[in-house]
Amino acid sequence: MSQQELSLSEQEQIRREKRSQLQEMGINPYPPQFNQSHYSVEVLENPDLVRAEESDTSPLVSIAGRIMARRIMGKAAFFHIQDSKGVIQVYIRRDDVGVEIYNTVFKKLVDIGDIVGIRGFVFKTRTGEVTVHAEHFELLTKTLRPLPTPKEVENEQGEKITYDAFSDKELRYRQRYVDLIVNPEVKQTFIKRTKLVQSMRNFMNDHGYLEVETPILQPVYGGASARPFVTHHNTLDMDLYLRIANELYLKRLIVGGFDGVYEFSKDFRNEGLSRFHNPEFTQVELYVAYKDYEWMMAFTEQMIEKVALELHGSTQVPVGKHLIEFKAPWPRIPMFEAILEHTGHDLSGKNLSELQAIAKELHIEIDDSFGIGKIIDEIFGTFVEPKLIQPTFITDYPVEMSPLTKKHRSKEGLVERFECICNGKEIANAYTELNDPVDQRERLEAQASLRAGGDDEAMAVDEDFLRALEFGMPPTAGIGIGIDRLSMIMTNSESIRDVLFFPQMKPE
RNA sequence: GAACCGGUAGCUCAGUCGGUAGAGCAACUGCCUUUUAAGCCGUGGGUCGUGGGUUCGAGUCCCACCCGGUUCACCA
Repeated sequence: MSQQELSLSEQEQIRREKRSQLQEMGINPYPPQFNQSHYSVEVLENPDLVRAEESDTSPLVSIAGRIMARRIMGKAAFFHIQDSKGVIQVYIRRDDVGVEIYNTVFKKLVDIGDIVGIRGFVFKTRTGEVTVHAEHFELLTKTLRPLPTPKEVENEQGEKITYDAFSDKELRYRQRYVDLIVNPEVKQTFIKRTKLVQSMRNFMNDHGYLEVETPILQPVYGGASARPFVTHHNTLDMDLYLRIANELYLKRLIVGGFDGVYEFSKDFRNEGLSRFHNPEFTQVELYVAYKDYEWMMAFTEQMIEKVALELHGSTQVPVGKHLIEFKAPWPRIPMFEAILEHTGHDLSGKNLSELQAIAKELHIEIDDSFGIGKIIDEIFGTFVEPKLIQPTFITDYPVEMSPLTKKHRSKEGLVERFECICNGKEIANAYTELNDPVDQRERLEAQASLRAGGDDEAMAVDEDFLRALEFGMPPTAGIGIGIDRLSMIMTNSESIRDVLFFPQMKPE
């Protein structure tokens, strides 16, 4: 016996024996294919298929799916099978399918969780449930592990009550395949996520922007403040970084003459995990030539309004205790005004020591390494961000926080940047892009000296990126939108793990 | 990294004051030809997260560790 067989549960051993018995009977427990004529919902929604009397002639239907529940009553039985679209009941009788198929195969050797194919006619039971009366029954896949078996029932108020739900979050994340089988709302969440991406892609394509792909393995990482993952290329014998952002490559493409480019990209940041953070996450970055951040705000609110409409049929989306209204336009509030409103302190024009004093007064913990930008960010993150539930553009950030952003056209010390805050969290970050190569070099070199001073999240100097800017990048607006976080909002999910099929877990 | 909560049968969970390990569903036997958390009779199934300690005796008390969840810190 192998190690695995020794550790099998009783139920797993029994299922393996059933598999062998089927093979001994000459029945392949894993046949190669089955011809479906209908999905479950197509049968349920088509009254023309239903036979009022058995003598009627309506077309036979062939359906396939996984057995989710079974009620055997001697020589006849009901069971439910679940396919990719839903669940439907099947009625099977010994006298219709034969003694061997019914008594031996169906009753003894088939279990809940097995995948089967059915052919039969459609009728309504006494209680009115549309059901397929099987004339042919075929095992399509023998299952070797017992499926968790939640039961759902409607009470007198029509509310659904679930018994024995598969609810262990760790198991649900680790065995997402099981979660998807037994918790139907999980599938809906991921379908919504895909629709969200499709909706954004269509919106950008309709504007004529080009979807592109740029390197994930990068010799110099940049475009964000974050610690990277490091890997190694053997033949070149060089370390490479998994990208933390794709900004610098997309801007090279604007230099190259594309007017609008976007990429849905997995980015990787070697930082902590939380219900808002996974080491790999998805954002879409978009860069559009000859536009500025004002234009990008209008574009963003229109795009996300459309996403909400396509996902919910409404611009209003329920999230937790709130109803979030995505109808454009959204409020635009300069960062210092927002801080003034929520703390009573006007930070504009304040120097480092004045900011340290205000931080102390507000009980914000800071240390000597914090620069002007970081202190302001802390105050904003503590007192303003959590209060912004409805989508809001916060504009005009301090230059210290934004090494890739063009200086504000009229406000000293600020840059033309906005973040979109929704449900108390940043979901997008955008700039009028810095395209002055001299200014850009100075700012990256300032970052590099922070880095030399021990700030391992500060950016490196990317000489090739600077060379590209020296060839001239037109005025450009750019944005990054967090797909996972937007998905959380649009699916009313509390954790990023609920919108990732396979969230990062510790090893089993 | 810290705090709190949790880990008992395949699933969901009980387990009192420390005294032979429990239920429902699932599985197995049998009955049952329109059931629907189907029903009825019976049966099997446990490294009580892991390791140590206290005790005549530990699922229960103590210590350490592992795993998870939540909150906090860092971050998007």
